[in-house]
Amino acid sequence: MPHKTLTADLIDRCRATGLRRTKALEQLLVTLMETNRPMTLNELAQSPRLIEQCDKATVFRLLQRLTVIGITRRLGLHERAAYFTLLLPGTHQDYLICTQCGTIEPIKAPCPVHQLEEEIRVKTGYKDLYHELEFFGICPSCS
Amino acid sequence: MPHKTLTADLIDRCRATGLRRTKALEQLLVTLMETNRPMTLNELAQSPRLIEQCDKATVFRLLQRLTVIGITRRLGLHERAAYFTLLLPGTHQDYLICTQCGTIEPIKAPCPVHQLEEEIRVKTGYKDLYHELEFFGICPSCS
DNA sequence: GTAATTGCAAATACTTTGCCACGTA
DNA sequence: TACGTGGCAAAGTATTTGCAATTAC
Repeated sequence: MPHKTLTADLIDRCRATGLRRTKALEQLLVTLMETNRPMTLNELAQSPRLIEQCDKATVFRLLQRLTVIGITRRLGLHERAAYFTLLLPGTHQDYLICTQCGTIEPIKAPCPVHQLEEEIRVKTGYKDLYHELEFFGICPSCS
Repeated sequence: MPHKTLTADLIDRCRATGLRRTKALEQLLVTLMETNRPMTLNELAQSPRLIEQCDKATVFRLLQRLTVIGITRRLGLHERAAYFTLLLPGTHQDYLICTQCGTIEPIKAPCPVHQLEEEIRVKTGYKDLYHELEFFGICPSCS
């Protein structure tokens, strides 16, 4: 799906849950989509599209709302700061993270965890199950 | 391995890297071993064996040292606070976490990720590779 | 017009450090 | 004795909230 259509679609989904179409919301969604990797609140608030647009507290509250309605997801990724990423339907992403320089790269290989997830769903009765898988190590340039 | 032997072994490993055998170190290791799940700095500092024993800053610095020498590992697990867990040789643990009440339970099934980890090691040249796999969902009592 | 959204500043939560006293080897 | 370790208090970093002003619908 082209970016423009995707943005419109995301905004529609937001509107459908009662969110208002504000400049800050639009720019936040576009930024997340363009960047295409997990970003911290700070990174987002400092990014070109948002730094002049709105306060960090606004970005925080938007991410909070977007996460509640399932448009974004909050990830741990080991840093002190939380990371946020767009949650596009039908996609799933695992990450490889350098413990020295903090670089985060998406893993291309298919995720081998879905079957186990299904087993856990059945055996434990947990609802709304999802998983996070991250690999940590020292990247070639750091070692 | 029985707890007592294991403790002695852990302390030996600490001593071998230059750490001194202090009451706080012993109690911290025993607490981590007894509890057998990831714990936050706060939980540890408030726990029976440590609350009268030493300051939170001490627990923090011990965990820091233990993590550097590979006796413990720092996990993200999505909370604002970091979690620490003992890193026992030859073991690996994945977790199932309730997004409502925060309960953390170890997963019994074998981890299906080791082969992918090997592929990543070979393809990317990352060193000291390890992974974290967590499942999140709403536990039966919360739903 | 009404309710959601925002900015700013202040409050919280958790972590991290400085400094000097203390304990282990 | 020497150097790692400990307590206490202060600083640092990231998050979260209160409230009045503003904006979307």
